[in-house]
Amino acid sequence: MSKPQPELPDSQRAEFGRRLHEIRRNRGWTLHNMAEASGLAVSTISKVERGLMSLTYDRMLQLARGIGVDMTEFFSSEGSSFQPGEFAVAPKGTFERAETRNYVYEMLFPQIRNKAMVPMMGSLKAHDLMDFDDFVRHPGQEFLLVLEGAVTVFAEGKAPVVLRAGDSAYFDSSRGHLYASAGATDARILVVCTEAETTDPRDDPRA
Amino acid sequence: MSKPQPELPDSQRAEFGRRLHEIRRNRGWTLHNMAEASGLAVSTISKVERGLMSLTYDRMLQLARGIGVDMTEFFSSEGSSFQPGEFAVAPKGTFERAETRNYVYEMLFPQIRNKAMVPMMGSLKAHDLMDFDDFVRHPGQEFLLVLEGAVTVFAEGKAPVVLRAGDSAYFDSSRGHLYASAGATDARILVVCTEAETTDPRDDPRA
DNA sequence: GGACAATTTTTCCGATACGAAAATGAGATT
DNA sequence: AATCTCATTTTCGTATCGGAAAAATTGTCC
Repeated sequence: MSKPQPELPDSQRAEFGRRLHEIRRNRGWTLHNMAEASGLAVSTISKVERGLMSLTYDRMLQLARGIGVDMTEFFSSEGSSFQPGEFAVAPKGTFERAETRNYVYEMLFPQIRNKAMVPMMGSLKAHDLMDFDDFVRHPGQEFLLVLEGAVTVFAEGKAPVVLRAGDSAYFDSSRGHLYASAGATDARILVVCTEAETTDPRDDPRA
Repeated sequence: MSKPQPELPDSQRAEFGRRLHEIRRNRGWTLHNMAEASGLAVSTISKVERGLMSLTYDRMLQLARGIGVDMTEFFSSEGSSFQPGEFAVAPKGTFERAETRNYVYEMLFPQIRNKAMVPMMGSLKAHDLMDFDDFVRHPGQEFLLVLEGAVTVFAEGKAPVVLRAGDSAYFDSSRGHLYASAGATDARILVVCTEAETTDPRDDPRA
């Protein structure tokens, strides 16, 4: 509150206020109704709606809970390339190749930035030697489906587990993990990661 | 700032701080690094991490942008049953059956509540008549992979598209959509939805 | 141990958030 | 016209935010 907050364009704060005003208008509520529901002062809500004031986190939570709105609605991704109504199709073989030390994998839908999920496919060569010194970690959650062959899943602190076609795994991807073919033939996998950061989907979330 | 903010349990503010601290720790950053990246003062970040201070909306946006984190990461479902370090395996055939008007599908990992992703498999009977009066919609994003057979994907406002084994689609699931087998044989699909709300994973996200 | 650098926390102060109350504006009624 | 009600905005006092600098703590090296 000392350094002038116009460090940030007022357009952000004003946008927040517009959303709030829209929510209220859609409901046909008065400022008083909002105040009652949220426990915030009438004047506070008025000022926020007009972008004259910026709420603290505490008060934002209080407001969101009070009026029954999910907090994330106030922070919808800006600059996100995933568009409302987005619909994309990737025929088999449509991917962008990406390589890490351990894998070569096929990013699906690389043109869609900032997706909530990052799907990719990969082949695990039979007999490949994995670099076990270096478990892979990244924030978020990961779903693995074995499409073909057999895969050994190494998860830090866990005994290795072998999955075959149709088997799947779901885990916290910040836990060190590594995949390897477990059979005499190459294995084929699908991996879907939650995108923990607003990174370029072509960046390796699995380095 | 006049009415004491402890109107709201400090646990919320403290939780926000913990997440911020965790992000920093995972990166191996100092407070100074965070400060440089975000333009906030070192002391501010320290206080926020320890729950001693609550940021305003403006500053939260500034922080999130500066450190390259999507704001919604700070509001991920609380009371989530997905545990840090979680690791679960589902052998083929391990699922919970769920039925809607149009589909019978197999929820994977139903025991894990509040996952960021909801993976499920399904079979689409050949020659089944779909109820086209009623597109399916639910908030969030959806990834579809055709495992076997051919599938017609109907997306509201779009021409139907036929996908075959290995083809995939990624789209905004709030857009009306519907799947149907497109071949003489049954089709097999994998669908992964983002879980837009803290709902029971056994609840139908696709009714 | 001491010296030093790096990191974090504390202090202090100006600016802003926030609420209660007053003022204003608009519409309805007499 | 005046009066009343309701909704919104403005005012003003207090608490807290937020930053710069100082102090404290931690880590490393000799």
